[in-house]
Amino acid sequence: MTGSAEFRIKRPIEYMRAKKAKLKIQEAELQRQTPDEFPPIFRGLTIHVNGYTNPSHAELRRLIVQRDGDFQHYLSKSKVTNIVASNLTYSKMHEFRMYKIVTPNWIIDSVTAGRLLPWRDYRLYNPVASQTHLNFQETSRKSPTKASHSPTSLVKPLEHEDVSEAHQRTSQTEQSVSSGSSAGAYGRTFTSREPNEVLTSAEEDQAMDTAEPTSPADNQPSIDKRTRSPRRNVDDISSKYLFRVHELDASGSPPTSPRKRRIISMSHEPNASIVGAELNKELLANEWNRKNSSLAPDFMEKFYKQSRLHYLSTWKAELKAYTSRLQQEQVNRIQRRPAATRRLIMHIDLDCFFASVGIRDRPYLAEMPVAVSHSKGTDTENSSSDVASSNYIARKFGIRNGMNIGKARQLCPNLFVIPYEFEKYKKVSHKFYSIIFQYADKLQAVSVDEALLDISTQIAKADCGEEEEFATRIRAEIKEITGCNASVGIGPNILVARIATRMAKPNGHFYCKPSEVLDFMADEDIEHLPGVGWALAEKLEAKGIEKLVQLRQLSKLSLQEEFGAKTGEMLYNFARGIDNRPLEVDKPRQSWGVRFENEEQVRKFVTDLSGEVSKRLVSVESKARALTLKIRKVEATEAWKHMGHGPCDSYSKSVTLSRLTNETSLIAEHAWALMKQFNPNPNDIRGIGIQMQKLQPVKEPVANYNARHDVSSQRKLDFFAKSAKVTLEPDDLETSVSKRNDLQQEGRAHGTSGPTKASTNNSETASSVTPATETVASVPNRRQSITTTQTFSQIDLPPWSQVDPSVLLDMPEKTRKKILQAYGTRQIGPQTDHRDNDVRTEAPKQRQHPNPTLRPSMVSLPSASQLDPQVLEELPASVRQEIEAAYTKSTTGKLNSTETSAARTSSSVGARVGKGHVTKEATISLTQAPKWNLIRFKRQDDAEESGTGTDDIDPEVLAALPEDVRNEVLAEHHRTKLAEQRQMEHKANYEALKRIERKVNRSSAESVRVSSTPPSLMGHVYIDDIRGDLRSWVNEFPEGPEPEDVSTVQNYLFKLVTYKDLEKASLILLYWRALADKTGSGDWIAQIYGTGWRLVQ
DNA sequence: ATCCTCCCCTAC
DNA sequence: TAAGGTAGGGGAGGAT
Ligand SMILES: Nc1ccn([C@H]2C[C@H](O)[C@@H](COP(=O)(O)OP(=O)(O)OP(=O)(O)O)O2)c(=O)n1
Ligand SMILES: [Mg+2]
Repeated sequence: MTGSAEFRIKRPIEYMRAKKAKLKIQEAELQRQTPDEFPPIFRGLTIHVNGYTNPSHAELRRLIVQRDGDFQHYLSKSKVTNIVASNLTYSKMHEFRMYKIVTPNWIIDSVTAGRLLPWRDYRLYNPVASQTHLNFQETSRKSPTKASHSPTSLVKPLEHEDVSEAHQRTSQTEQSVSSGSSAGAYGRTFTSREPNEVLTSAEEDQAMDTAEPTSPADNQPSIDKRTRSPRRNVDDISSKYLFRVHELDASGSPPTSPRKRRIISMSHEPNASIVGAELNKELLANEWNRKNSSLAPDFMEKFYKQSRLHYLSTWKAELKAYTSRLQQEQVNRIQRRPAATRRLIMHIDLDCFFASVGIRDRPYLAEMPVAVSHSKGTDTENSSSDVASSNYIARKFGIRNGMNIGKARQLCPNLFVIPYEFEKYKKVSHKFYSIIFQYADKLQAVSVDEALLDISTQIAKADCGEEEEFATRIRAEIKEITGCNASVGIGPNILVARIATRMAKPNGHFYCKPSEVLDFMADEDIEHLPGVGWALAEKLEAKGIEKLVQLRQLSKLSLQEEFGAKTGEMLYNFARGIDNRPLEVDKPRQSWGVRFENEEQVRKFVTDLSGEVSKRLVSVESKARALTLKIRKVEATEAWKHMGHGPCDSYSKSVTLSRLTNETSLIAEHAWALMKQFNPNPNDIRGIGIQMQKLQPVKEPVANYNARHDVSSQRKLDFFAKSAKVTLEPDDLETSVSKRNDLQQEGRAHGTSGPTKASTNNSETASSVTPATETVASVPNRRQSITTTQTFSQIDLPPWSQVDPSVLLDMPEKTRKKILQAYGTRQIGPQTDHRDNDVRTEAPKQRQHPNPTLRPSMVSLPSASQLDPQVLEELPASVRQEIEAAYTKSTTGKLNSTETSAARTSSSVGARVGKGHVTKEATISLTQAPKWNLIRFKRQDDAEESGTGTDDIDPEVLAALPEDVRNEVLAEHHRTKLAEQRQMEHKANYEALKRIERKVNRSSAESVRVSSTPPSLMGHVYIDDIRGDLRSWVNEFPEGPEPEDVSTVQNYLFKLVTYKDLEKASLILLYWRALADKTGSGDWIAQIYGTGWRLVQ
């Protein structure tokens, strides 16, 4: 479960070796008092360190620089002679293939030896094909230090693997490494007392006695640094997971490394693979069995239930939704406030939140060093559990949030560890928010215990002490209500406010006047700047910059050159206390993802995962249009032979879905398709992750809290309002149409138009643009839409694409016409123009023509799920209605009210309001699909299970329903429960948009390919794409297909069968049958069906 | 010129 | 025991 999106694999680590090496170096250095005395062994070399390394990145840099080596943070632009890495991803491996890649041991051993050792002896990856052996040899050759680890070596011969130990944080490593002499590396000795036990209510009393801070912070400095450094990088994590697993598998033998196993993944160890593929496989197999059989499902659930980070993330999302909603409701109130004469931002953060809540209910711990963690940390050596939060007393010992509990215990043997109490945190948080809400003009939820408030109008007289009073009042109230201390920072912008809070803690407040900003920030460490983490700080430090004052010396240009345009400017401005970022009050979520492990029945796993993903999407009330599958697997033998690559790597593939979805089946289908593209040997799979992107809220996210939604009426109002104004994206329609006709190339052309527009948007602007009041609820959505629109120069509302067709249907003809006209008037994108006009006017009516295929007759057929929304969209209203009506009947039964639709409704299309990404989103939105999609997809699902069945929901019926109801129905249909009503409005808009958009997309992409090529079928792996292809095919050749095409399709089916993807084959057949039934086009379709059926059989 | 994809980084 | 999740900003470099 790496936090990051990566799946790199790590290798086992050899603690001892690393530790010894480090100690040895330190020793050597001690002897040379002066830097000058370091032998210039690296002179003339330009070295770049990549990724996690055992001696830390910083440490290596020091060693290199001290010995006259040139240390380069960047590979490009410099004449790097050597790259030091413990592990490299496949892509990096490839990228670095022309360099001399060595392990950190090269540096260490050279330093230890006092001379430059031959780099070839320290290659990270052996270029030779038969690596296994070579590696072994290499290992043996390695420095004495290594030899010491012998036991491990058998399994993990590669030196670099050892190094991988580095994956752990340095700090952790140390602990775990030295059982007896902990922290020896730093020269500290820890008294080993009996660690305090975890305090549970029962034990608490006793614990008290023990509690006395031990050695305070002498060592903090060094430790501190290390602790911070961290970045649990991908490597780190993966190594843990992967390895652990491995060890477990090896069962009989004790784990080589002390680490614990966080095994989430099913990975195997890379080393094992190195040693012998067979051994590796065996291990893997065991692993699989264990995991597959039962663990997976349960495991994940439990895992999440105890994952603090998962909670934090979840809560944050909820709070965002919650605060967004509340603020929308308060728009009026805010507007009434006096005009602000200056911008005043307040940052408020509860002190040591988790610890605070725990201590609140355990008063006797008030004066003790306390930490919140799953583990007591008794086993200092092995416990890798994290300290989520520690109180300020504990911090005096050098303990920090996120620190390994084992290390924390070393720092403070008498540390009191209390368990997590997630429910309490949530309650406190809610209280906290309800309080601060009252003092804010605007509020941005930052975290469960942290928020940014715009208090510009809350203080009448500036700089007269009112700011402090204000802070005091709020803090007192929070203390009273929640029992927790809060610290407050106030300043002219977010940056200053945050830093002020830093200074204010614990339990204090600080107001920084605008005039004092420069001085106030001058001495701040660069790493305290929000956005500056380990990596940036390292680079800056390498340039000799540690304080903001120093940062101010650099020109904006040079900063941008080195760190990129945005980052460079950010650094430049932040160094000066300048921060123009607006509070993000209602930014809708843009993506959503889940991560997990899986296995041999990769398929099943993928399916399960898809279900989970789907669930989450639903819960977020969003749908996604893009899917990324990441897998971690053992590198193919061949691959590494050629590449000299390591044993394993991570890969990812993404797909842009033809429409938005949150359906399990669809997700699974795509994920599986991607998986097949990788065609991994099940045994090689170490992990699988599925991430959905390009989300579009179906509607608005609902907060768990007490969210109440508005009235349905609103939506309607909104809708209308929008429609009236709308800009629309007739383009889409047209585009799609055109594409269809073309059928030839397209790929994703329309996306383009969309994006461009989007890029322009600004959330703020958008919001401001939003016209009326009624809209309030929908604000977010509007924004997005607006944004999009703006770009185009349009207006407020929903882009045409957002218009819900069903809504249109609902309206009286007159109204509908009006709206359509409105749309028609505006034009937008280049492509669109003409069409727009057409569309509006005729949109409904003439569309169909372009594509003969599209004709109603044709369309009508297949199950609703099969209907292509795009097609429908393009049809004239009358036709569409007919079609829909036809479906209605069948579907109706299924429709229930509720779930799905709501979700979809959501919102705003793309979401990111302020960024460059917006563009994408916009694009995305264009692409997406609406209810129809859902239905359709759903259908697919259904189809899978029951067959063609299909029509759960009749579009027509839906159309006839009031928006709310309709939405609800859809929602329910889907299963998830999402939504709330107010979103309906949004939903309606969005859905409409999506439908249209997606249609457009689809048509272009799918249709085109159908006829195009044999491989085309193959080119399309996803069931929906294939269906689209088939549909198009049928439509295009009512009289009969080209023999060539027929064979192509058969071929495809055959391959599916061969591939054992009977499921898909069946689905395709079912779809085909449906096409045949409804189309009535000719026998040929039926014939093919028969052939295919036999084949599959 | 922009895109988009694949990362990397940061934050809690 | 232990649960190293997850959203979003951003950059590099290839595709268009
Ligand atoms: N690495 C981390 C950082 C934070 N948290 C959790 C526990 C914290 O209590 C909560 C809030 O994070 P803060 O950064 O605000 O830290 P604290 O509130 O604990 O301390 P303070 O704000 O006083 O610095 O998030 C966590 O689990 N792991
Ligand atoms: Mg806090």
